[in-house]
Amino acid sequence: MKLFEKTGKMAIGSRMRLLTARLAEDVNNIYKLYEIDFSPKWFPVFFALAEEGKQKITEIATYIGHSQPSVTKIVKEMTTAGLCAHFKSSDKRQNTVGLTAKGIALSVQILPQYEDTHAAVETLMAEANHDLWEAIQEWEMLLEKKSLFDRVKEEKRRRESKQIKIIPYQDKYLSDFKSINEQWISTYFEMEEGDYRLLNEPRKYILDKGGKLFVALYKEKVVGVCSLLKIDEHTYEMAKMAVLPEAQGRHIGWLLGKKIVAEALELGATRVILESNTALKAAIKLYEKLGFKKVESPSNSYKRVDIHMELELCTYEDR
Amino acid sequence: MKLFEKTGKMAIGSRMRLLTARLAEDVNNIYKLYEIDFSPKWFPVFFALAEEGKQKITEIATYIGHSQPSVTKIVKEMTTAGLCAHFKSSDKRQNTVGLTAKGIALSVQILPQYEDTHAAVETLMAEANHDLWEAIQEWEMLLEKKSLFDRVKEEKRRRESKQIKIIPYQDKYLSDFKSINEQWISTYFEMEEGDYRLLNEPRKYILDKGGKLFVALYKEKVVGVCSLLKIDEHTYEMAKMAVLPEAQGRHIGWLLGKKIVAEALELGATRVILESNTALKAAIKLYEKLGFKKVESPSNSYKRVDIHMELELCTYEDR
DNA sequence: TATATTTACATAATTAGTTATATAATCAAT
DNA sequence: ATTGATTATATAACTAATTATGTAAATATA
Repeated sequence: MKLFEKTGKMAIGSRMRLLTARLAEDVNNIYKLYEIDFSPKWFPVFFALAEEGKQKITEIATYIGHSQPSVTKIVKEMTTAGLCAHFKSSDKRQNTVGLTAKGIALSVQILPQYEDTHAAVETLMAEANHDLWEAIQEWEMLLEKKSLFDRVKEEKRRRESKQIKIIPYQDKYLSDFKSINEQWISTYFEMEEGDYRLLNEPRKYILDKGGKLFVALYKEKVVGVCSLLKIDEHTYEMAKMAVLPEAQGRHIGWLLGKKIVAEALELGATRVILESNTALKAAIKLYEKLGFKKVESPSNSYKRVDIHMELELCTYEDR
Repeated sequence: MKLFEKTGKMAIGSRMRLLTARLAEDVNNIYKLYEIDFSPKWFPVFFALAEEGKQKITEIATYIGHSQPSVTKIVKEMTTAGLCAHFKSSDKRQNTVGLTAKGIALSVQILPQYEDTHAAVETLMAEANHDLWEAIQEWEMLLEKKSLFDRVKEEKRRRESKQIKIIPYQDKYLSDFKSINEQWISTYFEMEEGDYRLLNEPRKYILDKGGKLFVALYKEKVVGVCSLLKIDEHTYEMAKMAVLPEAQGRHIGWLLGKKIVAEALELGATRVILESNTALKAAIKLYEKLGFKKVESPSNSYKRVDIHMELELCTYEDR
């Protein structure tokens, strides 16, 4: 079995499965060795009942970390074997289960087996340099904090965000620029006169007026756009920032924002302003992360605007 | 899930099973995240084919540590999915399997997923103090040397041999003394005149002539017997040692032998002799362990005897 | 007080493996 | 050349869990 030499740690799940299967088989044989009429899979339920006394099905399930149907099935089998019995409770939905006299007798009879198995595991662990028991416990904790899935998702985004390229606008991106913006605006608000003007003729209304326009590419595909409008010699406005919903979570907004701010600096701006809506919490958070601060202003270019923000470029530091 | 706090390490198998199931679920979601049309259980086979090229079903099974039917099933599914195909070999029994063009393309396409998963596992392990990967590897090795089952069996014997009691013969043990001896003698040889005499009337032919007789008890049950026959003032013979087949492996023979030798010393013996047959290898080994050495002798009490052994008691040391 | 929701459990279907067994091809030994 | 053993694979049946779904009782809500 050379598989794991080649896969490396990414296949730790498969490797654990194999070791688990091997242990399960050994445990099976151990039960046979002690000639006790007992199915290994009953162990967690049996132990829970012996240790904690009568319990409801779902309590047992939580205690042993199985699904509820699994416990139901095991209890059924153990009842047939005469090891446990149903106890009535006032709540007729509940199935309160406890050990019978035979079950209690078995819980004593089985003690030497527990003892021997424990001793065997202890001597095995004494031969090892790495503590498997502690390692498992640690993984349980770490996965509780953040699942392997979430960790992989993060790695994916990290890798993909490295492949995002921010490049200057070209006319071939006109339809992307328009549709990506139209999509988010009409999801939350309504398209207005000013929107149509900028989105239909960005060259005329943005670039020719001394502004800038950038697109974010991922694998040759436009996944985000952002523009910088010239207000006056020292004031620019960040506007029409939009990211494809399916591409979100890859820091594209952040990359676009950084580029826009850098460009403003290049153009000699001392401040960058923006207009937004407080309902767009993720966007506001991004702006704050970029260094923008809320300011009061009477003039709104669009009906949807209810917050103005500003970034002082003299105090701007690269983060 | 408090189970494992109470069970201790004896339930390490159950605990591993739970962690494995959890990882399996996460891995399932990871495959979905990458939107590749691929079943996680195909991974080991797919990886083996991508890494090592065309292989026979059983070769793959060995490589990945699965059963052959498991590989057969997976290959069938992967063939339906167009990822692998059957290649003809001269031996018509063999099913040589390799990746198709689509399979090879996928093996490239899937690389980022491998990379991200590997990175996620690495960062997780960096957060841990105990190395799960190394711990698993170590357990695989240690279990290869001696399985958990064998380890538990050893513990069981060790514990049980502590519960063996060697006590002097009483008349109520007559039938046990006879039957246990009769059983092994007639298994390997034939009962002879001398056997019947000693086994039917041990008090008359052993004890009254200055010999000794002991029985080994395990839980009130006779599991072994051994006698010491007086030959002359300074010479005794160890004879009629027998242990129940189902009780073997608990050092009962050793305990009986030690008792017999100690008793001979007490009686003032300078040597203990015995007669046996070289076919009984385990018995001969035990005698040697007790300190007996092979000697030549012309006189055989039984037809089955083909070896004589002797223990010089002046040189005997307690081991 | 009627109705909707939640809870506790049972049942059915599914999953990813296993062991046991069947079958055909090949090899070895008369 | 025949027979028996071995090998390579396929198929069937089983296992120990899961998820999905159904149902009755209890609780909350209008």
